[in-house]
Amino acid sequence: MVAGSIGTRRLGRAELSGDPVLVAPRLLNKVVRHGSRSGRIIEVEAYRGSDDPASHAHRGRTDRNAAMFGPPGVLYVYFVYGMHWCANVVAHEPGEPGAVLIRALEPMTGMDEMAALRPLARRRADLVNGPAKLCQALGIDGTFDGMDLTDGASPIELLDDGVAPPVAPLVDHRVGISVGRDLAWRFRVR
DNA sequence: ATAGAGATTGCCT
DNA sequence: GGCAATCTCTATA
Repeated sequence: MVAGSIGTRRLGRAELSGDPVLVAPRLLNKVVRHGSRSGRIIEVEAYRGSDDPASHAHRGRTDRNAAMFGPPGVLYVYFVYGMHWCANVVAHEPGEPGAVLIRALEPMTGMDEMAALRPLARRRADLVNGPAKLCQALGIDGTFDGMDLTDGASPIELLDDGVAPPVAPLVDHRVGISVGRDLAWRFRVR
């Protein structure tokens, strides 16, 4: 919980356990915070396991995707295109891997620090309006892979500050993939 | 062993 | 709208 703010709490493991397609829309309007920098989640995508051809976990466990097979509520941070980090919240049912990719935030606090880490961003929204952009802005890299977001000692937090998820989020197909595009597993705040 | 694609971004025309 | 940057994994030999 953020010092001094009433009604703000970390999400618990139980509410992150379950089908990632169901957990994903519930993460909308939750808050990610690292140090003084924080933002509200406004776009996510669900990735499952053996039945999801676009998932990193589709062909089983590797060193890279191991976090997707671990307990719900930990971070799965992966390196992509040889340059960028992307962050997921691990969420799945017992026995099947899964995660929710955080695709975009709305900046809340620490914008000056974010801007320092993202010198190419021209507008405020550009700080955190992409999965690799928000990792850059929040300072999330491979050292965060496997961190437990439900543990009060971890430096990064996933918070409920009392703003409910949208009753009717925008739902459409996932982006940036070539297989599994028929699945409507992308969720956005309107 | 080697090649090709990938849950992206920013710069180029 | 096209394309390079360049790590990880998978498929093929």
